[in-house]
Amino acid sequence: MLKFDIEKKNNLARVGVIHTPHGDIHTPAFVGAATRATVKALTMKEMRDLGSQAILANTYHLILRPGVDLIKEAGGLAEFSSWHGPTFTDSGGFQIFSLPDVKISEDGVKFKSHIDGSKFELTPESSMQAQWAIGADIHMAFDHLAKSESHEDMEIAMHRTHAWLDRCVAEHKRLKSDGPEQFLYAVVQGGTFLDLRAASAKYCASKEVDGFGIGGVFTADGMAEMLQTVNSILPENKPRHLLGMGQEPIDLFNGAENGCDTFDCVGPTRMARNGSLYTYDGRINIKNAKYAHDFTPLMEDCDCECCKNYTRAYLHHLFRTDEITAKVLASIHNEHFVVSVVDIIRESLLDDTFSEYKDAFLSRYYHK
RNA sequence: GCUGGAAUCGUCUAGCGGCAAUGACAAGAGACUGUAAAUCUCUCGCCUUCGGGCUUCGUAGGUUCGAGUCCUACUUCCAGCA
Repeated sequence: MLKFDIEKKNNLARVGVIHTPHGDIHTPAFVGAATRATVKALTMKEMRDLGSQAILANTYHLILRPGVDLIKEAGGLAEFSSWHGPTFTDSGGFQIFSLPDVKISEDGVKFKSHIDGSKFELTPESSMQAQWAIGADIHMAFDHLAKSESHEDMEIAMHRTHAWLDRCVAEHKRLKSDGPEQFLYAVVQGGTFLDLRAASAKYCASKEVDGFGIGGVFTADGMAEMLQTVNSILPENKPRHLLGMGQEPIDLFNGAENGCDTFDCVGPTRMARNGSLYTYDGRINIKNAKYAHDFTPLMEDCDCECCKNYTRAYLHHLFRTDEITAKVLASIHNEHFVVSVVDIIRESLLDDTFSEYKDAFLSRYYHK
């Protein structure tokens, strides 16, 4: 069983430590999205230096390239990527939702590689097998996102996710070996419907799993209420991961406040590559002409490598000239920004200043 | 000096009698939430009540219902010959 110590609680919010075979994660924590076993534009050293505690890779992408057996041969994801810290894998379930030309059945999903058109199949069992081969510390159950926002489709997706969860749990047990222990999170579905979310949380809570992913969340609207419903039902002593949310700082505050322990999101690094950079006053587009002569740091009081050494004018220049370093420095900053926001959330929960921190941060960031 | 060739939106470029005029780049802005994303979208002569109106293709004339496209002269540039 995955060891999770809760140090402090405040209603649904909690501060804790997830103990994985590759190290501890002090929660709440922002987990870097390393889809293809790399955080785009960043080295693992840069990730460590900016304060990241864990990374999350994607089973779908790693099946296509380089193949999960190769990662196993390399000694597992942490060794292969030289991350050497706690790792998560997403199941590939999200790709069912996001990719075209997938054939979904009760058994699983058939799809063609977007790289060379070759045929693949992913089932709850094969996803578990792939994740065991990849060797991340924490695996996500193979889930199914709804094809639309309707209650009917959400309910269908939820029931399929539950049926697949049972198969994931069985396969996960079967795959347990003498090697380093690996852990399974169930994934809660149900969209924006609180009745479905409650049903899904109850179902997932009843299973022998190590923690929970909360999936199918795409906007901040209604998220806090949904999380209150879900996290009031999920057992307190197991960690909860909010899947894919964290591009907007408000998501991190609402997530932590309502009982989520870890987050991952591609937004910060994608924004970075596209020149949209976080500041305390909201995101700015560094490519805009007004920054050409701005010789101040991107963000005052930021101790990331980018802000400590470079000016907005320089970053503007790097983006205008399409230099690789533009993406590197921007990614360092944006990733550091979200990691440190969650780190400070953690500290503020410990010293009971969360509400003040949240209000001050969000009012400045969103200019309210 | 002679003989060819060429001048189109910031730059390069398409255009061969019906055209506010092609494409690329540059420029201006926007989007992005479990990454087919170092990607995508919009604007890019002037004005607009978004119907349209006005002025444009080196300069000045001409032919034509109609000219960036054909003709003449001039200007500038390129190539070859002197």
